Amino acid sequence: MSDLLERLRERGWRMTAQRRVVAEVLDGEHIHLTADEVHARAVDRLPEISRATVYNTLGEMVSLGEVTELATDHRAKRYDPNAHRPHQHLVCARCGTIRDVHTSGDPLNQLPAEERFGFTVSGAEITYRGLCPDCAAAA
Amino acid sequence: MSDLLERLRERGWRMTAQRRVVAEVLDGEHIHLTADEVHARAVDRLPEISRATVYNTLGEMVSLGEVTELATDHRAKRYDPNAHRPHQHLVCARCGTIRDVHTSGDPLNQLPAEERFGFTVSGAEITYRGLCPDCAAAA
DNA sequence: ATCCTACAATGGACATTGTCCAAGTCAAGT
DNA sequence: ACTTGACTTGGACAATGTCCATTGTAGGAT
Repeated sequence: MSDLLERLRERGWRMTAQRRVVAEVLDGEHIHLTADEVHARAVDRLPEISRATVYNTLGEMVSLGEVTELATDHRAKRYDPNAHRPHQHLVCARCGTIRDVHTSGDPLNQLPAEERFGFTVSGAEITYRGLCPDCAAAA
Repeated sequence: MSDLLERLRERGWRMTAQRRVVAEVLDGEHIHLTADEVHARAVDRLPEISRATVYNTLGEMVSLGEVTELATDHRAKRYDPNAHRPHQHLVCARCGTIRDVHTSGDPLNQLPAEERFGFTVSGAEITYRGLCPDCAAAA
């Protein structure tokens, strides 16, 4: 079953067919879909689901901290359901494939106090860029 | 004068009034404007400059490696003229202010070989998030 | 089991950001 | 000063995202 769905239900989220489908589409590892990709897959299971509902639902999941929004170079934001475990992203500059990766230390430690400009720093996102094996071979 | 403009001229870039204005608008430290903000400021100096030209010009500067595109959470891409010196970004989650910051080590070293999935990794961008002093005081 | 009601879904208009193209203009070399 | 290829223009179009009035429904109350 869906871990994501389970967590949402436990928070007292009102469950609807639409929300269930969105959660199911998102569930898994190395999932980084755009909102319209989520919508396309949701329509396969529930043809009458609207785009607005998908956008709303994704936004709520983000607010609840169950899904992370990520902005790579590409136009549309992508949604990552793997929010419960901290991780970073590795993006192929050519084909756009994204992998979840784990760094060996906490990136926050790399930012010295004198570089913080008085900010209260609470998090760091790293996007590693390179070529995936297939694209490196093709180049 | 403009360092950016100087570097572009040295590369044999054909100089026009429009390109000069765009380069001047972008020049400086901690500059992270969206394309439309660049356009608005450019119009102040050269009223007939078109949006298409600003977009084209920014795109060319990015291709030449003189300007970096950056995608925070906000909708529009921002343009950073400080491409000659490697740096990361610190963003206020509340007001959106962006500061250039420098990390104490190379982020690439934090990504172990077994987390690279066979990719040829060539770069890393870090976005630190937190609250700027003003917003922290207001909260 | 049925009813209520607050919350959710719908769909279509609208907003923002970015791209494309055909026609006109101009920088820079001859 | 000419010429030419590169640059600029403005407007249409595309992609992504937001808003809102209306309709539908999940889940508790009866």
